[in-house]
Amino acid sequence: MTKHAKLAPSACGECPIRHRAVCAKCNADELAELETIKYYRSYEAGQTVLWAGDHMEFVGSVVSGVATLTQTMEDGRTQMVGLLLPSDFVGRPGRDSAAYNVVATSDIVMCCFRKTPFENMMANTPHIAHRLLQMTLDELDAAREWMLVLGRKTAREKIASLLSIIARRDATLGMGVATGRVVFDLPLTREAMADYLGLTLETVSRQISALRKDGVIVLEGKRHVTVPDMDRLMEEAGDDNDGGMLV
Amino acid sequence: MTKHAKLAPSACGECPIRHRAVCAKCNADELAELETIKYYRSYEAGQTVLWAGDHMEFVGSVVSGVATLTQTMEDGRTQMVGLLLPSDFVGRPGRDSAAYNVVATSDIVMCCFRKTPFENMMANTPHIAHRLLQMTLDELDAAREWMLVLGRKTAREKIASLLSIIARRDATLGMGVATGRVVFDLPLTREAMADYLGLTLETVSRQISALRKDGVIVLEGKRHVTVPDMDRLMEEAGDDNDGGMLV
DNA sequence: TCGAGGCTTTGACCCAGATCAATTAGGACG
DNA sequence: CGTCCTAATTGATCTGGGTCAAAGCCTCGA
Repeated sequence: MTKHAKLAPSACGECPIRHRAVCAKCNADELAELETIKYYRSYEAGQTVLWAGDHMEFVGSVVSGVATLTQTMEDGRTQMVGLLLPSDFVGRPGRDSAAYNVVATSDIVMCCFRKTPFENMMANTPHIAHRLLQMTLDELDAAREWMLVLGRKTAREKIASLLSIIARRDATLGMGVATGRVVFDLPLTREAMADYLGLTLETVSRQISALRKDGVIVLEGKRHVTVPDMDRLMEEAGDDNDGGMLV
Repeated sequence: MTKHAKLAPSACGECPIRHRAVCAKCNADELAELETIKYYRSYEAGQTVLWAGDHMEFVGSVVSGVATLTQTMEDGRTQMVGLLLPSDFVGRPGRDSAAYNVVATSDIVMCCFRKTPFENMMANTPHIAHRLLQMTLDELDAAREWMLVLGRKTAREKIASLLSIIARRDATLGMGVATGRVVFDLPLTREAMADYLGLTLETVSRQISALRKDGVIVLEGKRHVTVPDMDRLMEEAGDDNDGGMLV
């Protein structure tokens, strides 16, 4: 290990995802109870956090870094089915083996809760159950949005869609709305982008080059992206210009 | 209207989806409370139940028949993002406009709950919230399964996947496990199947013909399907032979 | 019995994206 | 400062599924 993973927050009070994760609605007492069943784990970029089928002894939240949820066929074809960003929840209460592979894409820190105590707590703590329902409904919406991308968009539109999703998310984190000029780093390799979009990595590369040539994006290095005009990007994504934001 | 929609059940006690819908875990008191805010509506095949963006004054369950959830781009490309079968839930508590089009594929009966009272009830009735969480998690799993189909499977595998999902569901309703010979009716037109699978209707038609020619399925008319060997079908779908069943 | 209109099937041809194959660009490390 | 190694780009070619077009098949209504 050449780099040190970011330090885990010492207590929930200082946690960067305090107000977005499963625990967002918990009061001080509930938080104190959560503290007794939680622990932090770090994974390096590239490490597999969970294999599909593995027994899970915890559920938890991504605190920092990026992880992916992927599904694989016997012949090796793989499809990403979720992109896990800080505050996203991993694991399904009530199920004891992982349904998908979870892989750290960057160095990540996870806040883990021992599974059984967490399940018990969920039964008695509506704040947790309710927040989890909200988050799951949001993920379901995201998954459905993604089904349109996978099923009906062209390669160029797919890339533009992915870029605009990442750009929008980054902007949301910074509490701004994504308009005009937006700058961000891609949290994924070309191959991971291909797995997300149901494309090959060559096609991803070609389409990114094409978008660059057409001035829709500006690249510095392979990961650092500038979007001069967010509206233009969304147009390329084939979304109506309200950004498809729900709620 | 030439056919009469199936009669709605008179009371929850006789409801065919009593033990599978959002209300599955409710006790007699809770059911009584639900009865005060519920009403039935029927729609004919082809009718649109909700337009994306419409204000929703209810949430509810499909009691009988089949409906679809679809998303459409400005140029008309459409992708189905959900197939609603009896006991499935429609609507998102906390959101007041529909995110997707809901269209009746056959004549359907819906059990509707007035939205605001239902939301209030959810806040006080863990049985409902918990069941809804379970159902949403199941739908999320189904959506992710579907992302693999859309992103990585060939046209032939897509058709086989859809057929095996329908066959499996039909078998589950009849409380059996889908093995060996299975017989069912397709609840979808070729076009709807295409929208589900991210294909054109011509490709759907061609692949169905091919599967028929190869003896994977037997057709009587356009809708009635016999699968002589379920394992063979699952092989064609590219699933490992455990059927990908989770939990 | 006949026709109209909606599905569905089938054929011919084409193209977006896959596949195969080099080549290049960046680090990390001796 | 070269040299490995991995990620990314780019080119050449192939093909699965789309597109366009024409029948075929049912059902319903007159």
